[in-house]
Amino acid sequence: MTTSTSPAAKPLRADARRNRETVVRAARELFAEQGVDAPMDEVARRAGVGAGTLYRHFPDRGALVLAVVQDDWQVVLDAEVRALEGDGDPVDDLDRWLTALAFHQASMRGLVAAIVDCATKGCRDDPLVRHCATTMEAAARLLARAQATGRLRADLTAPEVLDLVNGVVLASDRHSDQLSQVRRLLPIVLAGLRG
Amino acid sequence: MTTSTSPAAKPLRADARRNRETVVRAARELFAEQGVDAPMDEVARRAGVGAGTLYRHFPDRGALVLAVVQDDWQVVLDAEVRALEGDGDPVDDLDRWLTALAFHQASMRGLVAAIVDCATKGCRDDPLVRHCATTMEAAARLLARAQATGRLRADLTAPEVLDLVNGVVLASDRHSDQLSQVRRLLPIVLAGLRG
DNA sequence: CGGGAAACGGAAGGTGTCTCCGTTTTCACG
DNA sequence: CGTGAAAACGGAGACACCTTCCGTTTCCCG
Repeated sequence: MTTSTSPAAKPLRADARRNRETVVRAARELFAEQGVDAPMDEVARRAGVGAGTLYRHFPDRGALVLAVVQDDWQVVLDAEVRALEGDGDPVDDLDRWLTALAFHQASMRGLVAAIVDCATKGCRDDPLVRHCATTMEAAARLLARAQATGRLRADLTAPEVLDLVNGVVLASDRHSDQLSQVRRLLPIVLAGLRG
Repeated sequence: MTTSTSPAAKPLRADARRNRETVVRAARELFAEQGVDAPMDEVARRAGVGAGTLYRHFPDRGALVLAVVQDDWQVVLDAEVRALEGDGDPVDDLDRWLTALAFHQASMRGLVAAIVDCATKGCRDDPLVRHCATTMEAAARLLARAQATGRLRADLTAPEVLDLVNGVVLASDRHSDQLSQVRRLLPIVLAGLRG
């Protein structure tokens, strides 16, 4: 369904489930307004729960951020599968997918930064780190397919390409309209990938 | 109002000048070790002064960061003048200068991020903001000169180009070896500038 | 129901930023 | 030399945010 983090999802008590959802809703709202750096206390306050409750459900900011963006992120990941199955031009597919990823990452101020620094701290079994790994694998597949056409630099690696996309989003983060800045900068980087 | 860049720098008292220098030295050392996000208190402690003294000399982290990197930054700015006066290939000159700028920005972890967010908050007469403006003008001149050759996308603006460079450095910031990551990613972006 | 487990909330402890103000140091001038 | 006003000092403390801990409340199964 919506949020199935682990294969064996233990059944939460009714009040717990309700609170969890309330918190995610409040966080989504607040993050959209103020960016994902908004105070955790404020999330709790807005959700009408105590700080303890917040932290029991989401041990750190990364976990909360993931819960908030997971569904949208998954949509991007699914798009990769469709691209692989389709018969579109591999280079165009890569461009389109990276663009979709960048737009997703630019949907909330501070999102990429939060993801990156949670990913650098987090251990390998952290859900967010796993999502990053999955994204990396998707990128690697699309990249390999695009490189096979010979129209892309052959020496590029998936981490490099994703770093470049991250960079564009990071650099756009402070602009009042992140999205249009990404729309402007990303094509330049994508052109660079062709060497 | 004590800025080394102001035209009429009023003479500091002997102890004040001594402390200021001690603080900058301590900050340079600490920032090199831990990145520019190192606690201000720790800078003060290491310099052997009170927090009050630190903040009197440098009202915010941005001011301190500027004091620490100013000289190196100036070297980059001076390089632009030499490039303009020389008869090198304009596109190569631009590449080289942007590379020098990026390397400078990657010299300390967190430097670009600190500069960017101080620049977004700071008022127009903030010394750091002025340095950014000067850098922008330098970039604009080199860019215009390079565009005149017709070998660069004609629609690029200086803010966009600098944002792209910033992005590369930002994306490299978390890597253990920022410099080699910049060395790897930047040429890709520079290639993109030629469209 | 009733009791044990699950979940709750908010107070308290930790860290970092920045300010305020009583005290100390400098230095220009008599 | 003094000496006193202005400049500079330092560190305590107010504030903001993060996170943990634990006494209390709520759920739900038998």
